[in-house]
Amino acid sequence: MLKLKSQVCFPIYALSREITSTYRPFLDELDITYPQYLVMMVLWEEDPQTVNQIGHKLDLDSGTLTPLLKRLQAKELISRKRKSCDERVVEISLTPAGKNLEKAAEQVPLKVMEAMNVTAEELQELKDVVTKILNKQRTRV
Amino acid sequence: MLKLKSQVCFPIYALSREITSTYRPFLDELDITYPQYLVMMVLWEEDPQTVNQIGHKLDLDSGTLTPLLKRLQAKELISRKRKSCDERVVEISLTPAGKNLEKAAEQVPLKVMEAMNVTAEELQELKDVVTKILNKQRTRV
DNA sequence: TTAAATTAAATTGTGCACAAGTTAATGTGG
DNA sequence: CCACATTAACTTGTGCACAATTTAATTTAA
Repeated sequence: MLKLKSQVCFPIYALSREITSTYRPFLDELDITYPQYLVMMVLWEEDPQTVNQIGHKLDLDSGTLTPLLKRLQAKELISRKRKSCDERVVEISLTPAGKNLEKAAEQVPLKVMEAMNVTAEELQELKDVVTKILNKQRTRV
Repeated sequence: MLKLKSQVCFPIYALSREITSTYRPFLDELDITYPQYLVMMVLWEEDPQTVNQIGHKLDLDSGTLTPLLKRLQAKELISRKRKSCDERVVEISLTPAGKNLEKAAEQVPLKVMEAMNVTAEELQELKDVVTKILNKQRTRV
């Protein structure tokens, strides 16, 4: 049981890092990191959103998001503004540059899939198994 | 393509963090982190090993390992010593406390599997798909 | 109405990851 | 033999993750 080869969790951990490093060269061209890319993707789907909403979708807390969002703000891809109706809430909006970045990012998923050298079928199979297990976690909590 | 739901990589990233947080309470009892646990597992299989050997098995470089190993040394679970035949190489050995920790860690995999609420079959399925894709990466590089 | 509880975000501190560069020891070709 | 390349580990700097605490705003309940 305590052998690395018999572990399931280590391959997941290794694959997760492998994926991030496959994304890196393509995201370097956009001057963002993988977690920043995830946040931008969430905002490209719906804009604006609160820190809480983004955190809920990505399973990240404000301890991770606050500094990350400040870095995206420093790159002028997003703006941060407290809501007047509830001063506790910070609303994140895309800047024009942030909206424009979506076009440049359009080719990233395809490039990554090519670089990972996997077929769409393998990816789908992987996703199905992973989400099945992830959903079990969510329903349990 | 740029929607979070259509992404394969995000579920992997999310599952990897989910796994680490499932391990956390059990590893807290041993006073080690998940990456530290991986290093200990590698050493329980073969002792001693060089920093390079450990790094090769876990896909981690010395920039990550050196400080991690120093923390394990501070906990007195391992010792670090330069080889006399080649002073560039640092050899990592388990201390008696490091060897003893294996017994305490024996139940961790089972406890984690229970806590994750998954069957052995699901885990095997997950592992098969993940390692298939991971191996493609390795052979490509 | 106001004291207590709750909530949202920020802050602080620790520990990975990893790129890039450094240091020191060992190998190698001329 | 010795300059040069290579190698192993270390160091430095940036950016996550995440636990724990703090701050400030809002909600609630007595």
